[in-house]
Amino acid sequence: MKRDQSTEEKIKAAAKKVFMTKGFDGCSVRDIAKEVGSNVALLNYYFRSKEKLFELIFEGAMSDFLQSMIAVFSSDLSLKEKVEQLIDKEFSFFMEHPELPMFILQSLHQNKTNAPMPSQFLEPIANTGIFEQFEQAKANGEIRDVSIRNVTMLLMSNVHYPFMSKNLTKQFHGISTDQFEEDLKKHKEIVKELITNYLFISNPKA
Amino acid sequence: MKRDQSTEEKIKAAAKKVFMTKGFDGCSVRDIAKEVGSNVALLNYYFRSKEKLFELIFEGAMSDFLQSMIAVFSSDLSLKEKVEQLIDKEFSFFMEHPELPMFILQSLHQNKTNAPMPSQFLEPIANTGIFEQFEQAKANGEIRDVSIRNVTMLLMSNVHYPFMSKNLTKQFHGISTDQFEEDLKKHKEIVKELITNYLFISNPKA
DNA sequence: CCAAAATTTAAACATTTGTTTAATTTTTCC
DNA sequence: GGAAAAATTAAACAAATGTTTAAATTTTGG
Repeated sequence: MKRDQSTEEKIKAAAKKVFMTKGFDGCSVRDIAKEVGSNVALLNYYFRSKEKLFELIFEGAMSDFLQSMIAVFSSDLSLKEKVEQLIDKEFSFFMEHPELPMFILQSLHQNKTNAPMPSQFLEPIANTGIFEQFEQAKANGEIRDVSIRNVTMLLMSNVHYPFMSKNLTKQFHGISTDQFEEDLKKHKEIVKELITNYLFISNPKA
Repeated sequence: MKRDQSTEEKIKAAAKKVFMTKGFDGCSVRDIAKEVGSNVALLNYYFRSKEKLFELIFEGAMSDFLQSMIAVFSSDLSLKEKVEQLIDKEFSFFMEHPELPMFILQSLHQNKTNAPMPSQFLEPIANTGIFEQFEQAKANGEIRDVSIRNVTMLLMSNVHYPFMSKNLTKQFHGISTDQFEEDLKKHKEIVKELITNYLFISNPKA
């Protein structure tokens, strides 16, 4: 019957680490087995195949990826506060999971995941009521007449890209990791100011 | 002696196409040979190895990647005009080479290129005098007191990311390719306004 | 036209790949 | 304690990988 639960978890953790850094095509199941300190048969014993294991890791990553958004959207803050909090939270989240944006985008780019993104991921976001809050603010004249898709693109661009471009940016400017992280902090503040200034109409007296 | 020059070029073109879409690890040399309509021995006859061929393609891509910047920076426009032109030119460039940002960042992310980015790439940019023009504008009080690294991060984020996130974005919003490209156009205009508004100090009468 | 050089091909190579088999060890539960 | 179940291992499998060899074809230049 049941034995040591942690073996399955150890494999998942190792697979996550290896897939995240090297990508699906960039690693072998033996790489993962070595990371576990075991052999390849055990991986397939628990997860049937490399592909199945990858899908599991990918879905977990996608879930993490969206979770920090949902947490912010679910609060009862004003739209402006939500935007500011989102940027803050996403930055500190990706500071701890810097590989995540590249992993997600790369996997989707090469269609490593057959399933179209399950509504399981999107629905929770819709359920926060953020879309309605956004349209309401637009109707109230609090924010610009811009589509939520464009706001999303702005936010994602400025929050995800810096973590994906670490190597390019460091080489481009010839800077250290420390300097890069300093720049990252500054970037966050700029983006916050930039986006709120753009989106929210200055109301000298609403 | 010399024969049909176009064979070597055909291989490079095929390799570029395959590497760009599937990545170094995601394809085999036989994939490339099939794209050429030939066999694997010919690839190594011309390029010695898969790695050597990849490095060649990568360097060409990096060169393309930076070329459109250099063209804009070399002109004798004002800084504001350069920023606006840069955004326009980069967008139309990536519209025709949408795989490029992902290819470059992915390759650098997984260190598929051993060489630290050769100064051959960066020097031409420095030689345009754009850095001096930027510092001059800052000294003149025309623009904010912000590092050029942060401006670069802003520009790159907003120009590169949308092309990298096509699949994520389409799935996220459940939109068609046509709608996505519409959003892209709008994004470009937003980014132009956003960045120039942020960077350039409004001078009612300079 | 013809020998030498360059190009192209098919086949073989040694490894590595993902997966499976079968045997062994460990755990479970009466 | 011991049989059944679960977990783990080593070994083998066929297929795919990057590269090389050697032979065949085509081009070159006198």
